[in-house]
Amino acid sequence: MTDTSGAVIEALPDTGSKRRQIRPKAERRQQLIDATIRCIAQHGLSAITMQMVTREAGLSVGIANLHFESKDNLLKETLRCVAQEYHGGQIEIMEGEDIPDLGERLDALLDFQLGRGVTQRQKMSVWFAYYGEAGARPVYQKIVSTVDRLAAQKLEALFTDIIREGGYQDVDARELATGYSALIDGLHLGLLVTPRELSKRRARTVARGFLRRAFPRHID
Amino acid sequence: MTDTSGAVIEALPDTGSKRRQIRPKAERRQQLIDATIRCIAQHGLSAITMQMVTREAGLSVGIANLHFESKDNLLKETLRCVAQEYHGGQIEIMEGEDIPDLGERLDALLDFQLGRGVTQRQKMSVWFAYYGEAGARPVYQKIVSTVDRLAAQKLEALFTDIIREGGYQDVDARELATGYSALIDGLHLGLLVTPRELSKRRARTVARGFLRRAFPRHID
DNA sequence: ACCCAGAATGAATGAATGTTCATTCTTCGT
DNA sequence: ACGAAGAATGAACATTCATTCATTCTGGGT
Repeated sequence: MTDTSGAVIEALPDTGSKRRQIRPKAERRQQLIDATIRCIAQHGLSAITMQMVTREAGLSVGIANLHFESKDNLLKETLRCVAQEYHGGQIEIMEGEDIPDLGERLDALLDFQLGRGVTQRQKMSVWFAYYGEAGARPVYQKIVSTVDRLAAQKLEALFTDIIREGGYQDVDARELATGYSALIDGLHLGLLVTPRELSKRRARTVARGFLRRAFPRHID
Repeated sequence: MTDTSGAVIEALPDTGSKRRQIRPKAERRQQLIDATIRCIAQHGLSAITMQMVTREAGLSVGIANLHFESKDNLLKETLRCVAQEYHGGQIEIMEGEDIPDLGERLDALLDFQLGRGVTQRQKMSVWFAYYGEAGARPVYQKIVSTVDRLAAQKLEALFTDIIREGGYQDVDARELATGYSALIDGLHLGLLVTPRELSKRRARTVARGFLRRAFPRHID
């Protein structure tokens, strides 16, 4: 199902009343971050403005600087939030003992990485918008690489287990983990930039193909 | 942000003369595009300004709107230029009859994709800066996907030849081509965002690993 | 030698944006 | 019921930026 691009169908939380509402700090922060994500997805990181974000959130312009000290900081926190969600989800699956079969755990990981939640255009747009600026903004590099490193370690550990269990010869867990991560990133990019030529279904097939060639006895 | 010391660097690319020079249109255009690439790499797509670009080019502010009708257009043309360079180079190698051995041709392709010219931070920064905005700007999507499609076809054709020559079973050229392209994109991303954890050398090893598992009789 | 088409310049302009803060309003403890 | 703490507002401000265009300058053609 392709969710129609622009249409923000979101029913606003407040019941149409224009009355000013006072809410706890944490809630407002999340509300603003969510609005920021939607705005980046729709207008791009370079076109985003504070007025845009606060209007999308249904709040006044001043509030953004009240809860985040500046636009810069709001953008930073938004990246931290998205990165946390993505890598946190991966890590949870990878170290999850609730899926004892390693092959199935791989499948679950792939489902998460190329499934509904992550491949929504919104999230992918945000992800790559920041990647695009990372070359010029060390702050972004740092935020991403911090969570990235942990996820990479977990993936390598999972691959190591699979290699041991399957008795695979002449394969290096670290190399495979780097390759698989890069492959998933590249597929996300393809889904974002050339959705016409790369469907979600095909992206999953491609990723499974990679895993099948590496771990034939775990992936059929 | 306030460090804008107006000090004009004397070591400008032209021969130090402050005299106004009249040059053909095409040359000025390229000069401005080159300056744009350097500026995007250094400051990011969202921080770029016309003053920045024209100063980097050693020209006056008005000239950008003289040769490109607007900032938007300058950015568009810059993307077209970079995309052309990258995909054009790939295509040249892939259909190049000057390397008859298919395995060697694969190696040449990998050299190009992960070698000096392309993996310069400058070029990668530009590349992903635009990818980041592609979700919000259909124009960018179109520019990229146009050249992208041709390169994908050539790669699929090359893989088809290799599969036939090697007699590989149970592999699909199209799936492999998609996977390999995504892998290379992902590796570029890694080189840009987490250069500490992914060296060029390791990126090459990973990419070769992919090709080796797919075409063991062509890559050792 | 000289002239002029048009390339190049950069001060000026108007629009847009991030941030501030005096003011208004809501909530909660008493 | 009441008042204070502080959450929320949005008009105002200062800055920055893309674009314009009157003017200056250059080099090739005559």
